[in-house]
Amino acid sequence: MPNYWLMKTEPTAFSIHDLAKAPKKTTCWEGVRNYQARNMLRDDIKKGDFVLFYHSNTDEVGVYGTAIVVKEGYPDPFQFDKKSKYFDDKASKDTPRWYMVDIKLDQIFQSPVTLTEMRSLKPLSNMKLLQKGQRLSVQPVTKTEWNTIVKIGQKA
DNA sequence: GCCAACGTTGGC
DNA sequence: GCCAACGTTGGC
Repeated sequence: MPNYWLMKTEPTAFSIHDLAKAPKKTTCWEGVRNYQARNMLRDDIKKGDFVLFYHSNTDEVGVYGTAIVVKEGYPDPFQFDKKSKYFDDKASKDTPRWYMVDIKLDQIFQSPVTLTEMRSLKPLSNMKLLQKGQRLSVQPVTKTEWNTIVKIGQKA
C-alpha cells in the first residue's frame, strides 16, 4: 500500500515546470534541513509513494500536480559539499545527517488547487498543511485528502 | 515587506 | 536543562 505525502517548494527555486523539463522528469529532493522532515525522508517515504507538489511563497499558493517517489531515502550529497549552501560541517559520510529521495513527475494539474480552495473543502479540514503555524516542508497526507485534491486538480 | 509561528543555538 | 536571541518559513 503506497503512502501519500506533500512536498513544498518555492517555484522561484524549483517549480513543477522545472520538474517537467528535468531529465526523465525526475529530480532529487535536496536541501531539507529539518529533523522531522528528515526522518520521513529517511525512514517513511517509500518507492511508489505519491506526492502532492506544492508551491509556496508565490502569487498562487497551492498544489500544482503530483509526483511519484522513484528512489528511497539516501544521504543528501550536498551536506558534504563545502561549496553548497546546504553544506553541514557536522555531517560526515559515515554519519550522514540529512537525507533525500528522488521523485518523478506524474501529472501537472490543469489549474492548481489553491490554498484558499483547500481551506474551503470539508474533507481537508484536518489536513496538516492547513493548520496554524505548520511549516514542515514534507508532510504526510491521508488517502482521503489525496483523493479530494487530485479529483479537483484533474477536473479543473 | 511585514510579521507570527516555529526551530535551533548557545550561554549559563 | 532552561530560555533568550536569532534565523527561517511562508501566508498575506
